[in-house]
Amino acid sequence: MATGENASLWERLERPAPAPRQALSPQRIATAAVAIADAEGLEAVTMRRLAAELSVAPMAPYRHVSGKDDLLELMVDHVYTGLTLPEGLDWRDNLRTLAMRTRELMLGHRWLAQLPPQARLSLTPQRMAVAEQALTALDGLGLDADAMMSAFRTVDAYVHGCMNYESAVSTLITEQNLSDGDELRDTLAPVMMWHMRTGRYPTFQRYLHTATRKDDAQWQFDFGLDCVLDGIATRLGL
Amino acid sequence: MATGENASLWERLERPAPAPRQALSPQRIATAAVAIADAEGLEAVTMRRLAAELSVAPMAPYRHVSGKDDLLELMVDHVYTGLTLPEGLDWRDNLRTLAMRTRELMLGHRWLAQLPPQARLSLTPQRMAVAEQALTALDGLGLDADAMMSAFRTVDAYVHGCMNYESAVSTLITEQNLSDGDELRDTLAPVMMWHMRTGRYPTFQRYLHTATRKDDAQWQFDFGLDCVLDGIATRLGL
DNA sequence: GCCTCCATGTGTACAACGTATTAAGCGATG
DNA sequence: CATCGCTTAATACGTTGTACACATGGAGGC
Repeated sequence: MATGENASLWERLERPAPAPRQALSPQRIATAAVAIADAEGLEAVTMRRLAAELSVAPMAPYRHVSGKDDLLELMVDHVYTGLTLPEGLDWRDNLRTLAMRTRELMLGHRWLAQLPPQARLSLTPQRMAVAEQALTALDGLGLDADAMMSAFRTVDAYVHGCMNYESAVSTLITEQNLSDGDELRDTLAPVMMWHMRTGRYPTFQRYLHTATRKDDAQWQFDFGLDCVLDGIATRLGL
Repeated sequence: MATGENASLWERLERPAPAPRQALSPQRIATAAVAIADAEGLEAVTMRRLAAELSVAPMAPYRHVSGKDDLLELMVDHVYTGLTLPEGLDWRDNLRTLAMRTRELMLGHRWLAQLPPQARLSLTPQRMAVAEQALTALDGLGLDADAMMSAFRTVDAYVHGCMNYESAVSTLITEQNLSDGDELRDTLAPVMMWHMRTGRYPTFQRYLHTATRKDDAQWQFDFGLDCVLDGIATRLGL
């Protein structure tokens, strides 16, 4: 196959650009698509809409991107650039800041936590780089390869699960033209009230009345993250 | 509004069925939709396809379900029925079995871990029941409401994150007509090889060569779950 | 027993989606 | 200056969610 035509997206992108004359480029496409998704959500990212945003015919982007799946991968890689770790931290602070920066990334791009299966698994260079950094942070502590990867994947799973929820909340808020979490609560109140009136969820009802940090997503994230890190330290004897 | 028309989906469903003559019912709709999603994935669940499966006109289900969002909620509630906890376990075994049964549920219905935002947040009766059970398991240990909910949400986030990944793998396998994880690895090998050949990910490469449990999803899930539970125990002084 | 009404299912229709296909434009090469 | 090949444009098809108007047939009042 040599440098053939069946190369992966990333392989193709790294080859020198065949000509600097083009108006369209993967970079421009990614930037535009990300802008749409950030402003109006993933479902607003349409091949036609994207083309319109780039002032170009609907089919034009297909020269650079083989389809919508490719586009999503490009978007993911695009926003993951710049997710790096500071030097000189121990493994725990490394995983911790990685998790927190991932959260910030996903708060800025809530569609990141709502990707379809193929994009969730996409092996983009920047995502590989993140995994590499995490593994490096866990290297040299006497752990075997499986333990290192498991620790990383545990943190990653927690962050994804948390942010999937958080981003769903945020999506719902903007989709229903609400201003904040309080208004969302008001919107959901009737259903919730009805559930409570069935009397089937007494403990939950007590929670609703006595809890004080129901809306503090940051606090909940930090709490869970500390739990995960504590557990990893215990399990791996760190 | 009395027993008015603006009632929520669940409120409407709990009112006595107005007539036993109908061919269509929320139950039948949910069962059919779940069957389609289980067999061919969420994207195969189409209002038209659903109607065809029920031998009914395309618009018929809309009498019982206000749209696709409602349909998804119905599906979620349908598969969550029967997710209950055994009696007489301590908090840790309770959360543990809850997590493991949720995993089994999501392995049987992989679309559950790929729901769009609205469905992810849907307050269905069965999901409320699960939350109620989890909170009950944490009740009476001297924890305040926020701590109880945080513990539950931490486990829930981990399970969702993990299963989101696992279900994406499984979806990819069936979508590409592969037989198992090994074939998926073969399919992904070229891209992975290319990434490795860039030499940018030395630690990751070492992992690829020395790890022995790369494909043992069950082991990875259990490991992470134990970490989470350990951490919760430590943090909450249990 | 008959008529009426309303919940239920049918049929048709539309805008928007992803993308296959085919034609047109333009830069660099000979 | 003619030609070739990569890039963009135009058109078109099948599928999606769902709005809307209509048909129908069993339950309740007379």
